[in-house]
Amino acid sequence: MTSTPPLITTSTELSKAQLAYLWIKERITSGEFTPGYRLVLSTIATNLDMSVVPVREAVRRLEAEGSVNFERNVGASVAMVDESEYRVIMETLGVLEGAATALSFAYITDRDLAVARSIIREMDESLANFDPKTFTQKNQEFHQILYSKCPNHRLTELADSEWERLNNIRTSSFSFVPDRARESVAEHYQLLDLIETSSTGRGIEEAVRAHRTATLETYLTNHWKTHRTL
Amino acid sequence: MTSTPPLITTSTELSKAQLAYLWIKERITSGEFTPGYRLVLSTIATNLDMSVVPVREAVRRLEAEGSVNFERNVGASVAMVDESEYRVIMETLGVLEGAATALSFAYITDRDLAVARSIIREMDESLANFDPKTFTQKNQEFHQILYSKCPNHRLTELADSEWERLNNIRTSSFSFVPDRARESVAEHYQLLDLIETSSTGRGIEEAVRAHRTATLETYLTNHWKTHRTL
DNA sequence: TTATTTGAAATCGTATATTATCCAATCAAG
DNA sequence: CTTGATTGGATAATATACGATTTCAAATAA
Repeated sequence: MTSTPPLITTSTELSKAQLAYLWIKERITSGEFTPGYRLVLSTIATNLDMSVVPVREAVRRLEAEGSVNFERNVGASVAMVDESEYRVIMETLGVLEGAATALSFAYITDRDLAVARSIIREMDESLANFDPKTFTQKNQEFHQILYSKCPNHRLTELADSEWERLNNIRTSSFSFVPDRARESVAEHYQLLDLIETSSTGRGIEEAVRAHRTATLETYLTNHWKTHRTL
Repeated sequence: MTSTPPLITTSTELSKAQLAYLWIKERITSGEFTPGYRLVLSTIATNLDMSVVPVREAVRRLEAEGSVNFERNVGASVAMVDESEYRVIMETLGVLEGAATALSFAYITDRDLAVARSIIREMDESLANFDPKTFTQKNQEFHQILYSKCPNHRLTELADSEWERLNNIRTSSFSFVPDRARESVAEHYQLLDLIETSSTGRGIEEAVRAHRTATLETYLTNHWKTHRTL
């Protein structure tokens, strides 16, 4: 009588290619597949109990996103990310995020700001507990909320993808700097104040970019001259 | 004896997947495959005298770039681009191009500037001959030269990809506005002067972005209020 | 030491089978 | 007679297995 829902459990809901994509991606971000790791299609296919074609497609997709390098007739390997890449990503993120946040400005509601404030508080907590993982997570959430209302969807997409690249690096070679973290929280408060009080978006773009540049500078000084606190 | 060079002309130098990629892409940009056109894998495979697997890979790559949409178990179709997309792309391009050009500033040589000037002259010519096609081409070249020296390769990659998106739209629904073209050439000269005289990159970013915003504005006014010359 | 050869391993491409989606014709109900 | 649901067939994407081609490295010989 009632329209039969597919009781035969039509199956996976996810194509094998998507499955392989997620499987590989998870292993890259978790650090199990370190940069330079050779992704052999047949091996992965065997592990996932499928043929190589879906795996191949997954790998090509990851290549398009930049997480793996691919060489013709040779194969794929997890992309190398040295610290010069960190610089590149942070700089790019500053540009995109700054523009997106400024454009988002006109559409940000009081509710958004309230959420942002609660996130800062969570960051403060995780800082007190010395929990870099959630601190970093919340940091990303904070910024994404501020630019999420940007009417230019392309800008937000690009900013999101830069955040993702950043996450891939972080797991392997990110050193947490408590002093900078405290400073960062303070800048977040300032940024919210700026958004609440200002009438034009121009200053916001600069503030966001400066915020990003500052953490980049801290990272660089801490890596070249070992442990020189700002 | 001598190591046999592949006289049998081992083949294409290009993989079939790459071939299919270029083949489809060319047809999209040339306008033969209009937005919404259904890309049937088997048909394309037959036309190119190959199996569907390479075609599939090509289509997925085009999907990653945004020129085609893909629906699970249904197929691919050329991406729709309305004029709101034009706005999005131009705005994004302004942001990326502005930042990249400003960062490029310190590395631009006299030779680069000379080339840029010669390109402007070519634009002037094509404008006199009313040749919108080469005018647009040269315009792209001009801007790409100015930001090509940017040390942040990610920014230049993103800017390039936005230019490509723009080209996909142009062929289908771009109206050439001579008045704006003349103005654009003038702004190019001003931009070169700015680069030659200024010592910091800050003003350059704004100038490039303003230049892009101006052409966007012209387009919008010409499309909403039909034919109101600025 | 250097150049050539040989073989294993992995990708690239084809042919074929399976599965999902779409569309139109048929049938039942109002 | 019209409208809505159902079913069957056609079309196209998804996946598998197998053969062809390329690459890289180790072993051999000059």
